[in-house]
Amino acid sequence: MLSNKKFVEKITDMEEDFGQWYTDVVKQAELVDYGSVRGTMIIKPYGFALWENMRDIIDQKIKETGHQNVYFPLFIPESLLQKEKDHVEGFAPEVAWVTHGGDDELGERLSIRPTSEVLFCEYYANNIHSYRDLPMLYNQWANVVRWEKTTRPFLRSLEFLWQEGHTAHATHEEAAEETDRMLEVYADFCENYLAIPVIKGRKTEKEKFAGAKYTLTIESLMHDGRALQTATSHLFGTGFAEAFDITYLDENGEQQYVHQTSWGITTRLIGALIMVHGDNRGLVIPPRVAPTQAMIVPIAQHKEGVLDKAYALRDQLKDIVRVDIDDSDHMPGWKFNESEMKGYPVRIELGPRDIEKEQVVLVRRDTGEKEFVPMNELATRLPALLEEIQQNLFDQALAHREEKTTAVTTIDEFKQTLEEKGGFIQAMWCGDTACEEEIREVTGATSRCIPFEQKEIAPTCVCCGKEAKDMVYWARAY
RNA sequence: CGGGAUGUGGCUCAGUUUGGUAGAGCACUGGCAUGGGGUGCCAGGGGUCGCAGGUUCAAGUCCUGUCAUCCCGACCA
Repeated sequence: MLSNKKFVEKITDMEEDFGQWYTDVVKQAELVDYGSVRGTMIIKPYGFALWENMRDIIDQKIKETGHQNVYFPLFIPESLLQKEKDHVEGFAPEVAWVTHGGDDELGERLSIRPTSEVLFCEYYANNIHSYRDLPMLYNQWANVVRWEKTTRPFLRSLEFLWQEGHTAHATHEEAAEETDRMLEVYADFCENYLAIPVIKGRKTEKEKFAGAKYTLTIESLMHDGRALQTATSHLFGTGFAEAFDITYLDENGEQQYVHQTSWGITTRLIGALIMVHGDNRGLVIPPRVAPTQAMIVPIAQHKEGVLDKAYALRDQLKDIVRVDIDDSDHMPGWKFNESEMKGYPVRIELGPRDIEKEQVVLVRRDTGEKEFVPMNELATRLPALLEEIQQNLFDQALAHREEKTTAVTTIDEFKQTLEEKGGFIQAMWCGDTACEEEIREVTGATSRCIPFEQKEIAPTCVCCGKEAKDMVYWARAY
């Protein structure tokens, strides 16, 4: 870990006030500005570049798994939104409505999509006729609006960007496979690109998506010991198909309902990345998604030849790593701090002394370690270093999660652990929603998921003492 | 939606108690020096005090109303 010595006071220590730390980092790293409407955000160039990198990787994986991108409208007529009962009930409290076109009141209110299930359903109903049309594997990148009461950049904003996959299949088995497949895509992305270890599992009935048969999820642990749902993949079964009359003729000429899924990840992942890897000096971005992987900082750049050499170095490296140069008029110390706040994985220092010795100084963001590297070895050393950083970030996050995961057998132990240590609680559960609600009331924790990887901690439910069905991960969550 | 607070240059805030015509730090512009962990000095530009009304010779300051935002609790990717 990086020493806790601070050079700049612009970022509140995370131990002191984690919420304020988060806000400071988001602002100082220039990821976002606040929009003029409460709860909205302007994603600035650096923040958007990060999102674009994440998006491009996921987009490629979505296409590799056979999906096609589409774009559906922003508006959903009220009558359409209301076709599936559970779905409306789930979203109604946070829907934004358009009531006027110019000065004229609309005959029917239009909701601004909080999610697009019903639009896809309407389309599927009109376009699926035969088993030959299936599966239909669509994805869209879009913005959605949910009128949240309390908001926070990336974690919960009125408007956010996401990707939503919507698929229709002939059979339950195919749809279930799809749901599993996409959860795997997300888990792979989180672990191998964002360096965020995840727990894969299923949501309880209480926590599942409104209208779904079941919801698969990946959950991860933030630095303050609170959990964050990083992605979800839902199996709808035929619920929506029945509500929207989405049917096809099978090989035997019989009318069948389609089996549907949906799955998504959002700009919230940026919040996860910040809260998993960041430290008291600011952001730490994993190399594989970092817009700038290495920032060159010229020292005494006014001196003859220094800047020329720095530009030459950039040109030499630009096909190997994503490299940039800070040739601003600031002092070197200022640039060091700036590069740490921005979370560039590696800083390359280059001054008169280095030029004389034909070397550069590499400083890694995660540990603060410095190394002197001969100019002619840089092309091999730098990519290797980036990989080391990527791996180290994952290892650190995993170690942190393991340290903060506790198995408990009694509700008192549950409560005490959560208060003193936070993190994930593993506890047995009978499967009854009443117990889930009581646990929340008593401890403040919600069920995060029923993990695929089960272990029996005790034979009985931590809450009611009846026979336990599953081991469940619990936590206070964002 | 309940409780608390705040609106003054781009940002953080002082000034309001006791009305007299707006100030600091940061940021910004120009200059000189400096340059291996937020550099120093000099010179500049920029606000009518959330909005609307009222009291007064005079309102950032007092009164009424209104809007917005932030923090704490219940709901959510």
